[in-house]
Amino acid sequence: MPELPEVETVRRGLSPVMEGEVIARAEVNRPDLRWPFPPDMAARLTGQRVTQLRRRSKYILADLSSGESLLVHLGMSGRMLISGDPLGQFVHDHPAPEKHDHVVFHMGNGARVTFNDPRRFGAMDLLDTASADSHKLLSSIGPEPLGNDFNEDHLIAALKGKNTPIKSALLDQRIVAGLGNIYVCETLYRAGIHPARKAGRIAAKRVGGLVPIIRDVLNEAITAGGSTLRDFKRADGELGYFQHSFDVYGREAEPCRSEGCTHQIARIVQSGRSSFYCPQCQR
DNA sequence: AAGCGGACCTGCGGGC
DNA sequence: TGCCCGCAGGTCCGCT
Repeated sequence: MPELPEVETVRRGLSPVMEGEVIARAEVNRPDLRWPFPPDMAARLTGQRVTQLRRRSKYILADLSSGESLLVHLGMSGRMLISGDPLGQFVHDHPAPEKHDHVVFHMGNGARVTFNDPRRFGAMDLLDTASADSHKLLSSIGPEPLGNDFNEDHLIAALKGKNTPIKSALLDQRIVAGLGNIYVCETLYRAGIHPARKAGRIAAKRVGGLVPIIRDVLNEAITAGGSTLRDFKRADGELGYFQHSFDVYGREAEPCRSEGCTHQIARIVQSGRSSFYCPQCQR
């Protein structure tokens, strides 16, 4: 589920439950996710106030009053589920413990935030807030696609001379942060670029044209997730994700939606991952 | 040195 | 019903 729009949706969903609130107790039910948890994680979380919830790429950062920040990645299957809301503001959609509830944050306001991740590709770590950017997992990540540092000049320079398919290049988090398989497919469809095209051999003007398309695709997806959040039903972005209709992702053999196009969406595998595209509209 | 495949995990749906 | 296969929203690591 979690590419940038879903992670942003999660962040926004958690914000009213966690920001400004104290973590009264951190329930850590196993020693690791993708990697071992940092030493004494539960103790270092206990009693800390969450001063701010931020997002960098697909990571959520919870700044704590101790001067540390909790870094969270949802991997492929991670969710953040809210329950136990004392104000009746949120729907109790996760009332009982379930399989793969690896970490539960018991907040001072009575709410519980449960990190559930069947595949355990997710991650958590603690780092000094002041030097968060130099953390190993964050230090080589490229510009935020919705920020000013991501622009035509940057993308043209980053793709120049690249011998890799444009699909792989846009998935490369060092070039631009936050894109994943779904939104790269959707971006290339809108841009009319075949996913197998070598990144360095696409005209600069077309590369530049990817910038506003990427922004649009991500902003639309965030908006779709946001409509879910207004109901405060859940904080995993899932409803927003499934409500969102994709033009190509997951639509193999279905008709292309471009005006006048009679072709079907095709699927190829690139570096082990599915790429969906229209063979007529994307060259 | 860039670029590729493998590895890490569990769950689900389809075919036999 | 059960088993086996392929597939899944990520990304680090180690090998050419």
